[in-house]
Amino acid sequence: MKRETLKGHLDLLLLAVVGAGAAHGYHIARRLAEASGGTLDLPEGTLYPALHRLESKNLLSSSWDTVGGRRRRVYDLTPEGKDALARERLEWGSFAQAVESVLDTV
Amino acid sequence: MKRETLKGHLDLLLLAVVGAGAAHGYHIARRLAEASGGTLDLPEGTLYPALHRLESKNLLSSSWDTVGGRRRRVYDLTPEGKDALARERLEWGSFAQAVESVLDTV
DNA sequence: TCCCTACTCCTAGTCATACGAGGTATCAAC
DNA sequence: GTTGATACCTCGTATGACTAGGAGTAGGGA
Repeated sequence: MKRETLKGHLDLLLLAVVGAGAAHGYHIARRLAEASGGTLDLPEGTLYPALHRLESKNLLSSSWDTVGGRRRRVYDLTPEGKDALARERLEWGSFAQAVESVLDTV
Repeated sequence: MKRETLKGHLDLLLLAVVGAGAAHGYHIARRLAEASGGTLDLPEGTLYPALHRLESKNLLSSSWDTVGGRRRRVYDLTPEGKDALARERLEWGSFAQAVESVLDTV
C-alpha cells in the first residue's frame, strides 16, 4: 500500500477497533490485520503515536495492566471518542461514496 | 472534510477523470465536484500542483490550448498513466474493502 | 547456555503532499 | 468600472504515516 493511503483514515480504524472492546496496542494491531485480511498491517511507528494522539485528544483513555510479567497499556473509548467514531464513520461513508461515484461516473 | 482525508487518493481521482476524456484543470475540478455530488471540491492550491506532479511522473501529458482568448492547459493520460490508473483502482478497491471489513467486523 | 520468536512498549527524525494565501489575466454582463 | 466566472500559477505551512532505532519479558529449541 502506498505511503499516504492511510492518512486521515487511521483514527477511524483505531476508534472502531477499540469501540468493539477495550484493547492494548499490540492487540489492536492484530485485530486490525485480522479483520482486514492482512491488508491493514500497521508498523509500530504508526500505531503507538496514533494511539497517543487519540488519547491526548481525549478520544481514548488508557490504563496500565500487567499480564504474565508483561506490561500493556489498555485503551478504551471515552464518550468523546464514541462521538468521534460516529462522525468519522459518516465521513468515511461520504468520502468512499464520492470516490466510487467518480470511478463509476467518469 | 478533514484536511488529510484525500491524501493518497487524489491521484486516483485525477487520473480517473482525465481517463474519461482529456480535460483542462478547471474542467477537471468541475467534473470531480459534479460526479461526487459536491463532496470533492478541490481548491486550486491542491489541483494544479497535483496535475504538475502527475505530469512530471509522466502519467499525464499536457498541451496548451486557447479558447475565447483564454489559455488552457489540456491534460491527457499517457500509457503509463493508464497503467497507473488501473493499479490505483485496484489499490483503492482493496483499501476500501479492508476499511469496510473492519467497520463491519469489529 | 544461547538464541530465536512472540509479545509489548517507546521516540526522534524524515518525507510526501493537501491546502491556504496570494498573484495574474481574459471576458461577459450589469 | 465593477463584479463574477473562467483559467492558470507558486510559496510556504502543517499534518501525520512511516523508518529506524531502542528497551524489556517470556518460552521453546538447539
